Amino acid sequence: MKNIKLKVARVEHDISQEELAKRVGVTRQTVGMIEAGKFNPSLQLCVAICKALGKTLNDLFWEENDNEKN
Amino acid sequence: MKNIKLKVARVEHDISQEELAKRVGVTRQTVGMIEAGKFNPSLQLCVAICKALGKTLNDLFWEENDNEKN
DNA sequence: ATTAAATGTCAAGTATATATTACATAAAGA
DNA sequence: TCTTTATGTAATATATACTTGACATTTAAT
Repeated sequence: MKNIKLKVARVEHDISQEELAKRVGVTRQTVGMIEAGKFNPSLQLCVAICKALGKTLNDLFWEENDNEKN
Repeated sequence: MKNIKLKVARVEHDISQEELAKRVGVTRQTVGMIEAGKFNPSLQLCVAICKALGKTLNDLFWEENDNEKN
């Protein structure tokens, strides 16, 4: 499932996937895949992304309604 | 870094590491290592643990670690 | 004192997150 | 047009999360 909240937070900061990737120490492909919902990042990476974007885990990675299927 | 909040939440539910592990679909070793802070779980596993314990990601896995003065 | 449940840990294996490299497309600007 | 920037995707490689199985120690109850 795509992570729209992450993409919105990144666009609010007006940075590219590549720039975010550099700031958190991964490749742009990794950031792209996370936004695309194509895999399951580690907690540390989620936390690094949150801090880079001034958000919390709940802001970007917590789904109140859990009907997750993929 | 040990995850005390996770351990406390589990103990509040009065379940063992093994029981929590069973409920979230991993082994007790994995739960033990996460509580001991010896590795970096996946987001999906963190979410599963939170739901099993009635907590959120911020409750169990977010550190408000900006050094605050008072 | 003895038993059983809970936990710590270790070695070796498997699954998968993430890297690397590369190619492709679309949008924006000059 | 031509160039640059941003993004999607794929194949292969590597690092590490997680499993399996075992053994030891602690903790709680009898």
